[in-house]
Amino acid sequence: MSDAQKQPQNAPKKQNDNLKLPTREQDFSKWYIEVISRAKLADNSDVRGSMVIRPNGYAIWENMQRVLDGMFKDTGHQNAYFPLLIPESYLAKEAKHVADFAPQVAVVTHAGGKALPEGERYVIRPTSETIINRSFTNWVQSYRDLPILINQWANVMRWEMRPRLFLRTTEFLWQEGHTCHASEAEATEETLRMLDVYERFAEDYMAMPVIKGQKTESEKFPGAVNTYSIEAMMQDKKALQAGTSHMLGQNFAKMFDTMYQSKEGKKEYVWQTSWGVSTRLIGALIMTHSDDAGLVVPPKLAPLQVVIIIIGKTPEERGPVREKAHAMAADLKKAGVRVLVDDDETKGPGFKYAEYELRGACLRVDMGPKDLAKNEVTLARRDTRSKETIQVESTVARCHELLEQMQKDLFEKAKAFRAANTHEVNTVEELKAKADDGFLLMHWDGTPETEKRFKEEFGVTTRNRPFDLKQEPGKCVLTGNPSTGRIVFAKAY
RNA sequence: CGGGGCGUAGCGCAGUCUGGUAGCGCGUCUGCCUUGGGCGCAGAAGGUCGUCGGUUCGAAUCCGGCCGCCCCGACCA
Repeated sequence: MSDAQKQPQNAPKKQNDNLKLPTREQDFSKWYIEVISRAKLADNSDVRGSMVIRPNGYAIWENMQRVLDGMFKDTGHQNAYFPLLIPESYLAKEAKHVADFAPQVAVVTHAGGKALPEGERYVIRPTSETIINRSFTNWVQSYRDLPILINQWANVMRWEMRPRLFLRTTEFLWQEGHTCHASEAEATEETLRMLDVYERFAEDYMAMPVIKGQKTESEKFPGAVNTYSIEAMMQDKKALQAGTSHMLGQNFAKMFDTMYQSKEGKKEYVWQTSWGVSTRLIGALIMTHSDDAGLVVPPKLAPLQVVIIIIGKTPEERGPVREKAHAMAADLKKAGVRVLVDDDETKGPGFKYAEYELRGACLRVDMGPKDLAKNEVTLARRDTRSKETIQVESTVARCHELLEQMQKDLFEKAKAFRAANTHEVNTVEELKAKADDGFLLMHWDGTPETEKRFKEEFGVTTRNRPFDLKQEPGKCVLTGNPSTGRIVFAKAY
């Protein structure tokens, strides 16, 4: 008799496949979409490429914002806000650079009930270098006005052909830092300082290991002298650019005459930087840690760190449990833990277990009459899905410990995954075999032509040239021409 | 924008080939029951079959246009 036939009569309640997520193995991108939908993070809207960020998703963004904003303030930056609409002529000013943006830009052609004349139209910001420089030009007179260190939290719009929730939407939320400095050295220092901030945020808060490095000529921001990025590996082994920091040189200063008078009384163009991360990070977070049961979020950014589930057969049984649960929640809250008591009477505990796993609550406390009789509760961990029984009094301390441990473990796990899927590749055969297999460290002759061949023939693109990879000369995998050092290639989002 | 797939109840799908009263599972609502891994029973509500047009006595079904979603490319944070 086969296993399928000998279902015992008291078989545990049948699993309903309707309720399960597709697995990452089966279909990674369907899994991703489903996690977002089932965890109630975001919806597609009727405007193609635009999303509705739901409270559960927005709460993650708020946590990210809070942490990043603190880091920006700690490095001397101030927030400001610049307009959504940018005179089209501003973009024309930098046609040479921002021509690259043109296909992605939405233009306002009508306003006030009539068509706007050519030359008086607006674009919806795809990024704000131009309009911010317009202000900087007014703000900067003297070297005494420098540096200017500004950040803005805003929405931007880039028309996308293939939108994907959080990763690539036509409208998205981000922060863009914009700074002016008196020297090239200072601007470079700032560019790298903010890249470090992003690295620290990604690793210490998102528990997502990243590679810091420099973008190639063809991958850099239009208008920048140099672009640096942090690159992360998702669970499908594809690379995701998680943040960028640009050294803009004097390119925008020259377009907008952003000048200062030096100590020597000479007029000089300012040196500038810009840097940003976006709601894309939410997508990165999902694809780095989540599993087939749903969302997994590192405790430092999790909207819900502990959920308390009340169990009991009758209202008489549940009453005292509920009371205890709320007291415990108050203690946890006092200790700085984001906690929720689920005392919804209309849903059973099994349902709630599955629900909070889907939603990514880091820890779950199960509390029933049997536990309380023994002065215990059950504590379940989301990432490892392990359970333990603890004394009621030790709950706060144990939750703190586990949250801290989970934060560390998630990072280590992601790091190990990346290490297992990073390869030095030296031949075309290896490249063929490993093209889908994560980060490939390869020699490349440095020409855009060869870079293009890597992309067209193998689907891999340059991610960045890592700072912490020793650069030793070698031979380009494709052409055999000399290379100055290895660079990260991968299939990328 | 090119290639492929799909659009039927809130969600997942069958029905389309071969035209003839709109179906299933989950969810929702009501009542009872239940609560330590998505409980059970009974009843109910809910759909202009993406949209516009054509063929036909009759279209979810056949034909055409358009829109949207997913996958693969080109583009991108």
